[in-house]
Amino acid sequence: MKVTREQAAANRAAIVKAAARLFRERGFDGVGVAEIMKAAGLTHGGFYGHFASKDALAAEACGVAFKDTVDRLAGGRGLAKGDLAQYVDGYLSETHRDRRDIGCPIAAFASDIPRQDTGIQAEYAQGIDHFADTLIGRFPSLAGDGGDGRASDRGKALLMMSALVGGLALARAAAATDPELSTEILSSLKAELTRGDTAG
Amino acid sequence: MKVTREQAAANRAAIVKAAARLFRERGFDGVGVAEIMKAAGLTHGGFYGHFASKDALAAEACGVAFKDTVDRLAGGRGLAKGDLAQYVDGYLSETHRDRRDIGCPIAAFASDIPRQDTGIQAEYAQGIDHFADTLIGRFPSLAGDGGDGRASDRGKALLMMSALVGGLALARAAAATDPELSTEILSSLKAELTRGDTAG
DNA sequence: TGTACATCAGTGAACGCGCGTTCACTGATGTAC
DNA sequence: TGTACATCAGTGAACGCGCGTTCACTGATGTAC
Repeated sequence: MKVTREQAAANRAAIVKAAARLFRERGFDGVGVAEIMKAAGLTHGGFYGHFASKDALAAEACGVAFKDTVDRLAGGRGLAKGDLAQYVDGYLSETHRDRRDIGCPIAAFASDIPRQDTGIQAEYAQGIDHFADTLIGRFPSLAGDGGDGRASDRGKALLMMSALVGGLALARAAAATDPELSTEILSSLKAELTRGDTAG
Repeated sequence: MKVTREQAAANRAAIVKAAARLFRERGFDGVGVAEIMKAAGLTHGGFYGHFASKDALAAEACGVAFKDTVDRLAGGRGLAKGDLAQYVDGYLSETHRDRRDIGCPIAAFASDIPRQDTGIQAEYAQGIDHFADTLIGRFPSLAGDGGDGRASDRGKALLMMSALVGGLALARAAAATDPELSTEILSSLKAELTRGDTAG
């Protein structure tokens, strides 16, 4: 039964939001259209009035998940400007490990992406590019050691991103069957990555 | 039609081998039992004579993929002993990026693992633990800078593993839609990770 | 060594299920007058 | 402002498909004598 234009727009946004959460928690193939619609308070039949396909929604949900994550990083949620160590501690926290549904989409989807639709891949690639640039802008301590200039900043940011994403993914993978290994990964990486960066 | 005991054992091994390849290429949920059996030269009906379930095969295939990878690392396929830089170059090569089917299972499965059967998770956790130890044993340059002792070795190995796995996964994710970003990730990481380690 | 038969690895049809997607329908919205 | 009607967001049943798994059957293996 028809609904206000604003309500329809709100419903659409609710679908994307629910998808961004559920896909991160259970993967693109682990959640069905019907479940997403139910989580948004709707029935599955109306889905194709809003999206061309499940893949189209997935691409959009991926973009929204990236936006949330990058905004939080750029916005600085209580981080002292330039405090990279504090960001690393949060990224590699047990809370972030245990809450995939609201966590970083880079780690949530990493190994899935090559097997997904091109639209999703494009959204993801743009997301990691933007994430790296945001890291550079936010944390001056990622600047090159010597006078290498911008290129080195970018290299350090890509290394930091890879280590964070890889470490979180591994900690998550080990969490259920080897919790000690999982916490060891988080602790060791925090120690290694914040060495000498405590002061920003 | 019944078959020699040796032939049956060979068939079983062929199934696991095909699964180790196909699962790495397309993910656990991206390949069906029938396709694996076909790749092993059999029909799907005989599958449950060899394995209790698809998940049981997946766990075993995961173990085999790890064994191949760790053996190659430990065996040292032409690597000068202690030449970490050479190993990093190979791990972050475009060849490794483009051949998921015969590549490192850590990168191939990383973000899938938390959503898989416990048997698979256990195999994976054991695999990364073993991989880290093998890295330490193989590359003396991973030893702690100062006199931190073993704990620091392990921390450095875990950081190296996370950066390699994360970097490869990101390069793979970007490969199709942003090939320049993909090669940038590989190149930058190689430069950052081999800085000062060229001599082992 | 040779024969008779129980075993069992492999075959291919079939089952049940969940999924992405389609569609006829409903009834509130929002527009034309 | 009020009425009449076309629009269209949302509903729920249905479709087709592929999947993991089961099962009756086949015929070569391998054992008992």
